[in-house]
Amino acid sequence: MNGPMQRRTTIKDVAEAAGVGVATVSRVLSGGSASAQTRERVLAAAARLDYHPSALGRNLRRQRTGGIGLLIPDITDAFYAKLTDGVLSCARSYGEPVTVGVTGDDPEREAELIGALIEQSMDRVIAVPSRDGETAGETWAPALRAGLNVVFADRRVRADVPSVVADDAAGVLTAMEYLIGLGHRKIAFLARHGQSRRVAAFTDALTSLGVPADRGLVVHARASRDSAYAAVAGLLQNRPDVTALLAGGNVLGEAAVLAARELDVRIPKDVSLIMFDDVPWAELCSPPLTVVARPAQDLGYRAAELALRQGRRPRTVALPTELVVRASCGPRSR
Amino acid sequence: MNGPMQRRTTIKDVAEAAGVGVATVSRVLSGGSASAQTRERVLAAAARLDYHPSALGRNLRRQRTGGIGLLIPDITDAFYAKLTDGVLSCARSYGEPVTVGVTGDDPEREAELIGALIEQSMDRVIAVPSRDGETAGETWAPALRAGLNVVFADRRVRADVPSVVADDAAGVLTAMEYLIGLGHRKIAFLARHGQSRRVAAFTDALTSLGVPADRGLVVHARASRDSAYAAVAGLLQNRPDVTALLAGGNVLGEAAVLAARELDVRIPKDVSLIMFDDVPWAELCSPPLTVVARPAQDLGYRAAELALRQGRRPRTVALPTELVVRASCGPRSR
DNA sequence: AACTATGATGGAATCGTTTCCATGAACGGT
DNA sequence: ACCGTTCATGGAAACGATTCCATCATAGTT
Repeated sequence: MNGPMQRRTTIKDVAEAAGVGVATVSRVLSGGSASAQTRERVLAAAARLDYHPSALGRNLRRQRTGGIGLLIPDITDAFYAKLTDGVLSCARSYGEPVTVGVTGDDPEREAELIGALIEQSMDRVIAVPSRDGETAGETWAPALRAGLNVVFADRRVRADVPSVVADDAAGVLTAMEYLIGLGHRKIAFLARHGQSRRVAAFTDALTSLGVPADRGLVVHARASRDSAYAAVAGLLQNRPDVTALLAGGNVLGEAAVLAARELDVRIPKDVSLIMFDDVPWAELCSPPLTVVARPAQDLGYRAAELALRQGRRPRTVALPTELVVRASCGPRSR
Repeated sequence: MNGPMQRRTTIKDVAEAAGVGVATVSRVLSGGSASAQTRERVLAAAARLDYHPSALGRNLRRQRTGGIGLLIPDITDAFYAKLTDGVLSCARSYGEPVTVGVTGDDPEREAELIGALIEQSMDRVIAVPSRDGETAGETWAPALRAGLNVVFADRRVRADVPSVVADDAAGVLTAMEYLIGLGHRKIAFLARHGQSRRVAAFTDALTSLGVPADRGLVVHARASRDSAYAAVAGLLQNRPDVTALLAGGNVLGEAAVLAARELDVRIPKDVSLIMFDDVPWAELCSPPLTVVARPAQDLGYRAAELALRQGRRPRTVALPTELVVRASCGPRSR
């Protein structure tokens, strides 16, 4: 019904119109050598016919799809949205399209998506691998075998894959210094499953600062809002002795604020709260939240850079975090 | 250094291994007819060689790239992030990859991205077109000419393109009914540039409810946080007579809360505030914000459905909004 | 028993591009 | 004037899949 669907104009049409061979057209269009006269004729013909080269043909010949695959746990999470923004902005400056997939932190879905990427002959992937490494070996083996250029972001789960991460340990340490300086001793850490590295940093920081670590004060939750809320509420009810909380992500932090409000625990009067990730609402919250800011956008940008630059060797870069002090922490009161 | 980069296994390898022709392999793998015996042999060979068909080859032959292009103004905006999530979730159930681009609400960047999509031979696009239509004609003409299957989301700027939008007018009307019921008369609307449809709905709602519309009470801002803040602050300082605000998006709402706090205007005591879009932080805010919730995720899902179903005709679907009353509105006090 | 209908099968063309290679012209040096 | 070098140029071969078409065998019909 759409009228005679016109055939796409191909390089052959241009060659014919310009009276040259297809090879010459290809050369001119991709900056090869040609006489000024032919170059002009070809360019004119291409413009006249509104010719756009087909990425399909090119990629098939070149044996690679340009473009970047991006795998993240949850696009709805402000942190990953920002990271995605960083990747997109870098990719744009290289003119590379980005294909996004959400894994939901599920290794199985992750594996599926990797398969799809390979099928698409994508040759560059940036991923926030699901969990902290337990299954990463097998999950990512096919991708590496297929010759994909993989860069991990936010988490580092294999030594042989370059990674761009935030310096979580330093962030945790600063936060602990701050809380301990305020007199807190019973500090709990709300962790997402798989944040083993951060948990380790937490206990290390505490012991290095002379505070005995209490294993019961590390509680785990899945990435969902429900799970986070349940974990926080449980902690708050079971351990009235905790006076400070470190939330390992903005979803956890959100849950903490909500649960505290529900249980009539006041922040910062009853418990102090520090949250990972500086999201817009941290400032709008009541009280405004003190946060460990990670450079989400930069993380994505640098990862994309690493993926796009080809002459790089497996190196992992760690970006600094920053403690943004607002009003959710106070001196110990009980 | 990576060892001898193994050549990808092709359909030819499988054919050879199974002792059949390539045509047969293709047929078996795409569900065509074949004898049980050959089918088994081919499948076994494919599995043994770990064969994955190349999307490149297939697409070139089929003259189309599967997959969906998604163009949104800003992935960092919680509303668009959710919409994106909806698109991804629908696409996943069809096994289609999604390529995301951000336009920044800039028609020029939009046009660039459309060009890239065409070059990729994408045949399905979901887009939140930049602005409200002024330039949409020319911007989208090449895409339609190239035979792309375009679906607009969130905004409807061309009658010949199916669109999935929220019923903004109804949302605005309900909000106005609520505010006027609380006694407010001087109500301002903070609009993003290009929300002409919503502005019209705003004035219509006011007049239909018997309140004279004041053109000075509609202020415009660009999509950025800075611009939004400036617009709100200006309004609050110039028009101390306004007693209620309707913010046309979550970025505007954020700016409103921030500016009000800065200028010592208390919500809801001094001015009432209703914001478009129910974002997680609306509940965490102080006070919790009353919002016009649009079904962001559904919008994306339905748009993707429309784009993927082929036997559809240009129709636009409008999804209902919901007024979620929290604590940011009170009776008129001055 | 001959002939047709049916179904499985493989060869080859095709999609649009890049790139290798051969060809021929122009040019400069001896 | 001859030869070697350089350079522009076009033909043709990939790349990996799908699909048309011809071929052949087998089963079914008269």
